[in-house]
Amino acid sequence: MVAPAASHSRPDAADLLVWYDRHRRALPWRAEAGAVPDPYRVWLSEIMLQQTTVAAVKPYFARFLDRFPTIAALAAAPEEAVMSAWAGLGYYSRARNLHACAKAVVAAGGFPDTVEGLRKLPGIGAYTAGAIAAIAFDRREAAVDGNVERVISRLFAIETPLPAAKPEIRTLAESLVPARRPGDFAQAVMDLGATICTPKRPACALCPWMPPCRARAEGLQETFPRKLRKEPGLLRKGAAFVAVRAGDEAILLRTRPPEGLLGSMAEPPTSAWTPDYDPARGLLDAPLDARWKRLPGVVRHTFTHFPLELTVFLARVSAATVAPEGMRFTPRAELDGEPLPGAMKKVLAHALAPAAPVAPPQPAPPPDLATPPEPEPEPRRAPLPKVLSRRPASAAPIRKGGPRR
DNA sequence: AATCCGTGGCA
DNA sequence: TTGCCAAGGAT
Repeated sequence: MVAPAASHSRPDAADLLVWYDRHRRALPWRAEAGAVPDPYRVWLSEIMLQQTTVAAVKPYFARFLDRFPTIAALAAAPEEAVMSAWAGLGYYSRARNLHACAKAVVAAGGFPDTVEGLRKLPGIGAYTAGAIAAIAFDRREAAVDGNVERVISRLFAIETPLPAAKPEIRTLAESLVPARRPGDFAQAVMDLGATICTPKRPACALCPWMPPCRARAEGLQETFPRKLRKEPGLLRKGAAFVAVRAGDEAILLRTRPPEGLLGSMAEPPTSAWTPDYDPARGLLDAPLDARWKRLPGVVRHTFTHFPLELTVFLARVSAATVAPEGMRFTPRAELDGEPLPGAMKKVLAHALAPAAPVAPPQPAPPPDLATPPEPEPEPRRAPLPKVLSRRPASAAPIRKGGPRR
């Protein structure tokens, strides 16, 4: 239900655009005020920004434009080059879809300029189609992302928790899009959500939409949007095998299947990852016969839906060793060219670290293969019960689903 | 409809 | 340390 607030005027797009003209962020993919946007840049940035922060995207965006100056260049590039350029950004299906999309757009002679056309392209869903249509082609379309959901849910004090509230939010969002400057409006709502209407401690005093905001009127702005928290996954365990070849110091790697977790990304061979994996059986899963040494400690990594612990085994093999079927030896100097996800960089850093220093602990740098972090021992903790997040203290808890198997 | 997909930053 | 979150999409 909606708060029976006093006389709230309807949010006016014009008020937001006035604010935007004064406070818009300068971003590498954003055209100058009044300039014609480049669909390639708009599209590339929108894909990268899916579930990813602006700060994380900036260096990748610059690198992509450098390596793939045009969509034609991107379409013509080998998939491996695209995956490598994407390595570290996460959600790797985005990179595969990006490449496929580039080929489709080039084959078609350019981007479609409608939501319906854009929506058919790989990697482009409802949000991205709306964003590109509005920003690049000035169509009167709404781009409903997490920012917009937060802004709208506060403006109208929507009590329905996400994701159930999505249709309601979209309808309201669409009703606010102005006939003129829909692209600026889409970016304005995102800027508002990113700088003013933030998840925590929103700066309501600076908000152009404070007067019509129902949540603010009740002082409950921080409690919206209502949301169900996802249950964390079970801890999975496994073993990773780092084979170093004498002579060129090459590392044994393989490429994961194109679908699923870390699809098309590179990794040292690993066992299956299961909750009951016993590292003591490690050698049974080794990719080749060698004098494997189990390294102390484990490598921990938390994916979106489960935490992972990998026990690392290391072996030096002779210069004559041939890579097993489906695998390859990559020289250490060429590791940067491999599409290694963060978890696997941690494994290599763990394996290639110099022997632990006798006395002083050293600071933990990011997983940089040149200056690898210390191994950390200790087992891991188990998941917690599901709960509703960000409810007002007075509200009754909401449960979702049943007990875990 | 609910799950599955990464990663880094930040209280 | 832990949980939360950031311009979602595909199945």
